Amino acid sequence: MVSAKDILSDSLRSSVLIIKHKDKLSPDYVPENLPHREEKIKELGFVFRDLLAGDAKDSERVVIVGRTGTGKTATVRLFGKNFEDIAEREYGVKVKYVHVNCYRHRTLYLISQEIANALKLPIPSRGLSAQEVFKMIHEYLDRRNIHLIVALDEFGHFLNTANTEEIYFLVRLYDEISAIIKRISYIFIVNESHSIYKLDRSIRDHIARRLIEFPPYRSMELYDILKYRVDEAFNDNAVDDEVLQFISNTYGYDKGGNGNARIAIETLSLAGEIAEKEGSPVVLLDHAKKANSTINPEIQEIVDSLSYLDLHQLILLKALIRVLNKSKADEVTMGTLEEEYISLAREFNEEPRRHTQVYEYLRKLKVIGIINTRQSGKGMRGRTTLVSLSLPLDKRLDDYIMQQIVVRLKSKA
DNA sequence: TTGCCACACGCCTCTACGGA
DNA sequence: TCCGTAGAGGCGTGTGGCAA
Repeated sequence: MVSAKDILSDSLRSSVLIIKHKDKLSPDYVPENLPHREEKIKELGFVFRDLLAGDAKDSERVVIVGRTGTGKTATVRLFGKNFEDIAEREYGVKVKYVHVNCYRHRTLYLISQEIANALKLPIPSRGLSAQEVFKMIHEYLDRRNIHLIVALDEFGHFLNTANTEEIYFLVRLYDEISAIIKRISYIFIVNESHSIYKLDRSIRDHIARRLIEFPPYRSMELYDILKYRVDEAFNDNAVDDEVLQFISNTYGYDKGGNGNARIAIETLSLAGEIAEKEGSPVVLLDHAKKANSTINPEIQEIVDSLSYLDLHQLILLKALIRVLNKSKADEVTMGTLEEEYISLAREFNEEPRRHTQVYEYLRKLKVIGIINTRQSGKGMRGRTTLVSLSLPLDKRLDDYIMQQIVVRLKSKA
């Protein structure tokens, strides 16, 4: 009888590796070149060119608008890195670029801390207000004659959670801080321009002076992006051209897709993994089709956002799925969900959060788009909130939430 | 009148640092 | 070593809206 160890050993020995740099297919990877976003990088350079003059006294602001997967983050990161480098090397001007994700740092205080951390500026994590931290950052930049470009990614999340005073302070910093040289410039990254235009006019006019739109990718553009990533990440001739045609036609905006490059790259990566698992030296059309049927873009977006949730938000979401499954209904009342959440939290040996906090979690999950809520009306005693999932429940989504809960519990332990 | 819950508000605890 | 500081997060409670 063949042992399990022998089976594993054989499979490792016979396995074919066609992806040589898996990290280059990761959503966080920023390549040296971004096909079809060269013009956007030029536009950004045009906005910030005055900083290179050396005696620049004004700060700049620009809004980047585009759907998920249109290359906003990668483009801005690449621009920031190159701009820093060119400013120092070719113009002798010190420019520092800092990227802040407002999904993770959604308060003015956390944003100020993140900028200070990126500058390696020692700031006590407690005891100072965000406004004081910003003043310290400015003094630090003044002392070292540095211009700072802050990219505020997922800026819509900050706008949704911060109060008007905080937004006003961040955006109109130089109304609050007196400075001869305005050293802090902003790149605001949002998914839709609506989040900017619904703001108070005094804030909106200050932000939206310049706007750069990132349209969804067309099929031909996705093809070039995939081709570039194949050259970087795969062995030579390891991906059939039909695969690139198929994926780019599936997701290309002009072919009825969502124009999302991130999901196109993920499909390519998964197709590569399937080919490796099947022992094929080349990624074929059949592998791409299998990968495509596994990846549902809507669920993928939700899965991306799950990684930002904290443990109790995940438990609450799991409780919602469980109670929806039990009741076979489309929505549940706040009270029923809260009971299920308390019971599930205790199963995980976690002290359940109280009502106010649970209500706050629901509000956040709704903002993210994972759940829907509506007020009960006639036909129901009292007033309550009815909660439902914003997507049809998928087994993989349920499994993924469970995985995330286990990871958080392990990291706590 | 009662049951149910949203929401506001104030208080408490935690945290990490600086200073005595 | 202890205490003060101040923001963030969590919690309890009171009030009020709504429907049965």
